Amino acid sequence: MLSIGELSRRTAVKVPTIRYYEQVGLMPAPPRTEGKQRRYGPAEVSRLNFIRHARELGFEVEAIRELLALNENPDQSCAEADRIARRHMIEVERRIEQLTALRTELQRMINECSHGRVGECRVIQALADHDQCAHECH
Amino acid sequence: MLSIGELSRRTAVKVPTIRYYEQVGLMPAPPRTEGKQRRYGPAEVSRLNFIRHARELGFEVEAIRELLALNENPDQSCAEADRIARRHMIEVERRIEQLTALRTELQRMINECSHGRVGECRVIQALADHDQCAHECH
DNA sequence: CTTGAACCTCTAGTCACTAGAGATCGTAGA
DNA sequence: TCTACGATCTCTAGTGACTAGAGGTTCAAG
Repeated sequence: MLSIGELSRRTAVKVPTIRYYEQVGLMPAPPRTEGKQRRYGPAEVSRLNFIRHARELGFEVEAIRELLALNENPDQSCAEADRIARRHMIEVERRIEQLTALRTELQRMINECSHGRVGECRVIQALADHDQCAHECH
Repeated sequence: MLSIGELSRRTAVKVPTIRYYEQVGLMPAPPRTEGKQRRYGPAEVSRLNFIRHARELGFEVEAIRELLALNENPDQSCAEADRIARRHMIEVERRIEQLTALRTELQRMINECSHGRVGECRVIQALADHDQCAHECH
């Protein structure tokens, strides 16, 4: 059984954040020792790792709640699982598209940077001039 | 001279957000009319567009402050602007990779669903087990 | 000169944490 | 077994980047 500190080390999620996740229902209330300290098993490590990654990917807590629910009863209702999975799939694809466009633009900015003075810096110009291109770009 | 509402329309930045930017020092305090209403010139339109675009690209306010400062003394080297952009791009690429993995997993779930049997749900594993790689990868 | 949309300031709320205070617990070493 | 001290506990408050609302004032069209 892991203390909250060990769980934190294994998942790279800070201790107060773990308690916060418990408070908002993303993590289950774990069993406690005599002295009220939390003790976790290996399932919680996976669950918390999942939450961390999902957060890094920009999913809201509410969306993560759904994904977790999906994971918990996979053969409960296929139709429901399918619906949630599809909805998130669309969201994920939308996000990949946006990020890919963003990467292209950042790449272009960096490539065109002449490594000279700020006066000619494409990174800054690209940001300032963007509304000219905005209509064609997006 | 533009009112705050007109500035808002021209930059697609909401009025309270413009006031917020003034409060945190991203936008300068503009001159006022007799009756204390803000009036802006064309320079503010550019500046605000710059801010908006940078925010859309995911730069933090602090990073934008740096970029604006760089822009203000254009004789300086643009290495710093380049560094900020590069740092940001690495993060964007990391996100794309993770989202792609998640998409694959969601796709697999949807496929299994459509064949009438919900297999084991591996949504959590798709993201949770990535930390094995995390140490070597990053 | 009136009227009503737009403006003003100020406070408080949102989300997802993060930090700190002050008290208690658990375990390694004497 | 006792003690020291790092880890844990709860609770409140602060953060960033806005967003919403109350209640009052200003500007400009009719």
